[in-house]
Amino acid sequence: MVRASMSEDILEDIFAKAVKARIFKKRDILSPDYVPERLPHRENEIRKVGSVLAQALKGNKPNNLFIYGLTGTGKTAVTLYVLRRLKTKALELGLRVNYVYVNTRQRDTPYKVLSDIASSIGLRIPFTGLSTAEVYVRLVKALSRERGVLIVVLDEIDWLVRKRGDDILYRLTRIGNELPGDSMKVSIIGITNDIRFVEMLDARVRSSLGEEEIVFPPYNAEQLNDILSERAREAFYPEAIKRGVISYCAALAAREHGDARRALDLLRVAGEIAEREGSSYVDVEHVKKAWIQIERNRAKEIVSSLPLHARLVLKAILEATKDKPYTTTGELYEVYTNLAKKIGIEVVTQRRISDILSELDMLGIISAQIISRGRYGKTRIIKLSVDETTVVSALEEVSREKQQNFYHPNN
DNA sequence: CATCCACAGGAAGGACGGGGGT
DNA sequence: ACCCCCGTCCTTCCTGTGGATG
Repeated sequence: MVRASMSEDILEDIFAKAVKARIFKKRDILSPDYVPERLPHRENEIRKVGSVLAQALKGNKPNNLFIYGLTGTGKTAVTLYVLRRLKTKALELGLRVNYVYVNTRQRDTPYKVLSDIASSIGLRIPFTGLSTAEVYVRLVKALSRERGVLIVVLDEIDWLVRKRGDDILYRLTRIGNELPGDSMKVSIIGITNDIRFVEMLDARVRSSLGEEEIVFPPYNAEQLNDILSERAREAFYPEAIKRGVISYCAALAAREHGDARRALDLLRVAGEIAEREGSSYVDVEHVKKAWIQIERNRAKEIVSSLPLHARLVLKAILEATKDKPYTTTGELYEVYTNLAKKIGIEVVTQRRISDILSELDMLGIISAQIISRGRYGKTRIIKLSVDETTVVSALEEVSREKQQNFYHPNN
């Protein structure tokens, strides 16, 4: 009896809050993959991308295009926006212009990239089992049967190259040479936020991919403000946003090198938190909570994707930096070894730890800067780049889920 | 100014699990 | 049923290197 009425009360409460909450008018507007109708402060970039791709409307192969810019500077949004418009226009003119978007951070092997391209022209590739060469052959065959223009967007292309080299880029940029003249033409758009990325490329790939180059500058706080205001107007009810919330989000994101994606996430999550709390508006406190929650989620996601020893290394870093600002590779390896021994896990080699450290660095959860201490050798300066408690709770949570309870070996 | 430390990171390969084509 | 391929995690062996120190 008592229990039943309690749970009714709990639900009653949740329902009441949900009904009362009048925060989001259209939450999707703030979702990370939403491409808005207008992209403030990116007019120049739209113009540039547009003028490169417009060639497709004459049935020509547009030049390959290379886009640089830090995260959240609108590279992906602008590219997709232009491509969408281009496709519509082509349709009006009765031309075949298609595009594929591949995020090579998620689709991080040549095989997956090729299979994504293939599926965009209706060629199904099994998700494993074939050799990459075989997939390539099938793709070429399929392309030679098609007409028109295909634009391949490779987002975060630096990840692919770092992990797998530039071989498929070489192949993709030359794919036209293997096709008969009247078949589908393939253009590549490479997007990266790593300026040094070009150095990793073979000279031939570099010149071919960089036929056109566009650099996206970061947004400043004022521009972020405009972007957020515009989206907020569509996403929220008019009274739902307290004064100062938008500019606070903009300021936080501007501090993180003008990352508009971060700013939009912040606003969306703040709204969600406010809604959950049954508040009828979003205020700065919600934004602060949102910031913490986003950090937590990000850390949790990263940590749970990590192999066992990488998590151990993270734990070891936590331990090794307890009483000092940073640790070094050799020192860390010792801490790690002790930790592993205590739990009864075989250690991996220092070579492997070296790779794990690079991975953790790339994921942004630690910073591992290589320095030389002269006579005392070269090493990495290793420190956490996320809040310590965030990492601790992520590790605890994940080790509970995976039932590998190395975090508290004593219980 | 050469030396030499303490590593970085490339190359090749292997074990293993998940999946092909024929 | 057979043999093949791929990605992941790891090993072994190796060459390369920035700069304080002798």
